[in-house]
Amino acid sequence: MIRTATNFGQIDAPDHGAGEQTVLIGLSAAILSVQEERPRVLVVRHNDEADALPFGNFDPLSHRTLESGLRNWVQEQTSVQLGYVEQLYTFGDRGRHLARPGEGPRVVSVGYLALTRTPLERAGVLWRDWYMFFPWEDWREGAPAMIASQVLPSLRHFADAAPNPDSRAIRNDRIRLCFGGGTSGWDEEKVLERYELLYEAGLVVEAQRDRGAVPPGAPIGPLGLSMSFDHRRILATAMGRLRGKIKYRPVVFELMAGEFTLLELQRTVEALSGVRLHKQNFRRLVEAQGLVERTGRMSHKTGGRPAEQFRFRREVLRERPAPGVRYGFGRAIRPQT
Amino acid sequence: MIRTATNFGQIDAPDHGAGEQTVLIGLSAAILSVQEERPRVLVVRHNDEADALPFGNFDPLSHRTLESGLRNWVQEQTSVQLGYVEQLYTFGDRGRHLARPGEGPRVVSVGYLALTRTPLERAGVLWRDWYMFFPWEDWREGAPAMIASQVLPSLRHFADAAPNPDSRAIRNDRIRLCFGGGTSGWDEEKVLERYELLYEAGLVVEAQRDRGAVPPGAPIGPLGLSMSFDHRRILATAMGRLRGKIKYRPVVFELMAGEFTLLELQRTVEALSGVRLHKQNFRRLVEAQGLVERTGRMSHKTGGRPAEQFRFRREVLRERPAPGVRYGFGRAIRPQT
DNA sequence: ATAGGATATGCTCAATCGGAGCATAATGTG
DNA sequence: CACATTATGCTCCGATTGAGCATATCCTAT
Repeated sequence: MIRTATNFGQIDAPDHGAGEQTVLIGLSAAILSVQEERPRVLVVRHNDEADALPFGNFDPLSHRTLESGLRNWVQEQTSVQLGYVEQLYTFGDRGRHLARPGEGPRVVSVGYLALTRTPLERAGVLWRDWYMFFPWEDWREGAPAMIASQVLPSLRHFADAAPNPDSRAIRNDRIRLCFGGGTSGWDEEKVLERYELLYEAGLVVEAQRDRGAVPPGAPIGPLGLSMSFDHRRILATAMGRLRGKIKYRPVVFELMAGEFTLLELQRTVEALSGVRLHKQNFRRLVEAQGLVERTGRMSHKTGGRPAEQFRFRREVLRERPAPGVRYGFGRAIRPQT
Repeated sequence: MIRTATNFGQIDAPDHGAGEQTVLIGLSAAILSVQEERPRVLVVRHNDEADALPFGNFDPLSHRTLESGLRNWVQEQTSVQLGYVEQLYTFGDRGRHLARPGEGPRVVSVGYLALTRTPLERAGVLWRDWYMFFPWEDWREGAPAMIASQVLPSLRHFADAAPNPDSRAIRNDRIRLCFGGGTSGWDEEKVLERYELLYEAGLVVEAQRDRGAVPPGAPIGPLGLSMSFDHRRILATAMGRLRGKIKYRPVVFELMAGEFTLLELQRTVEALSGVRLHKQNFRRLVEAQGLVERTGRMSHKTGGRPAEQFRFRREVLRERPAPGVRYGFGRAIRPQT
């Protein structure tokens, strides 16, 4: 007997392998960029529909790898040539990949993060400030007021509505862990956890859409702009991953021009992480790590003393195992000096 | 016109969405455990075939999420109830999910990491020391001799065979980054990078199998025991992820009994990470972080002075944002005192 | 019972790192 | 030419980390 890949491994299991119903593999990319201290995500617009990330289905005939399939789709839809690309997560939950309630086949959705400097504009394609989708994630000017005024009250209501005291305690713990308060501060990397909490609490438009409670075409909830399918979830994953990765891989430089001042670099990191950093320490850290080198040229666009321009030192990749902009170590946030 | 999930998002792209050829979604789990200072992985055995991870195909009809599908399969094949489960990565490369050369349909493979303490044994199922598959990853007794005697010579040969000087320099950089030497030391988290390098260099049996160069049933290469499909790659991903995660999430405790001595905990971390740690500092770190609490009971199995037994402090999950066994910070390895 | 072996556990010391802020330098502007 | 503004250098301190010494408490052999 020749076993095929389909049944090998099924030792004494009943045969319900697959194939009874087609599964589509959706590829979506959160393509990120930073312009003028604002982090942007590339979305495709479609009439009155909510924004969506560029996406398409994986085609086993023409795509050699998932990533090459993704690159094809993005290229076709947006004309963007992707540089840095990283796989994020594969979502397969029933009923969370819907454009509108109860519609469409089962889709397993593979999310990607991509970084680019190209600020291209093209019909049907748009760069959006990602904090439009996640207004509670931007702490650069201090804690967003809407957290205290909207998010927390709604979440407390959600906790109070728990079926029993145990579940209620768990919900309260999650709320505290996600949004801080008490001993724990703000962890800027927990973007996905926060979004999922809001989804489960039903505070986000997609949650109602997936339950069939809301007609399509009403993408603007009180808690930020929503997206089609599970795309806001993918974007949340991308943001969290990027915020983490910055610290131990030199990925920020994928978003910078060839030359930049240290303050420009800092502003970019701040835009991504959503927190303010201490200028002198940032500079000390970045220089000490050998991440950059001086070009000798000066920038006079500063308004004060001209700033020296730097470029990324590619050699660090070969020198140190985990080079990244370690902007302090995940403690509380501090105001800028 | 009602757009479906299949064509929405295809703005002006030719219609090659999907469905022309079936894609199977394979779910595989690297189920890890530690017994007697040895890290183990659960494999399913099948006659003369190479070892495989427990796996099965995702069934969109009966599985609500990918993870629930995985749990079903594992339950059926191994009777293990999984505790901690984490998705690793989704692989879709053409030709890397083969049991033997050139066989079977296209499979997109979703790999999972799972942790368990249950040391179950059952027919057709076996716990293996994971260093059998990755002999170069165990640095607890110092650098494995086979790196200098086998791995590096073969890799240098691979670098020398590069088509041009540029490619050769890149290969040499990769070798140095993966296996250390020069300024860079050993980074225990780069398990996947090392495996992929060996795969690309053709030094690992799977590489030859995927090229159709080797008949099935020859799973033992000079560089460790091989596995079916892309399962060794998934295991590599699991090891690397776990080695990283230990440091900022209290996942080790998923592998410990309810009570343990600090040395037992240390030995477990060492088994997973493959490096030796400084005993007094390990103790200081773990206690200072509030990860454990004393039970008051003593263990007399030590051979010397009895050791106090500890248990995991669950409250730490609610207190600190990223609790983990931060066993020093990814610098060089140090011998034990 | 006692010495010696073995492990547990407490503590010190120096080096480094990270957070905060003072001080000075070099521009443009009214 | 004073001043606003940004850049950049440097200090100081407390916390963390790496390394190892010292002591405590058990078991075993004699």
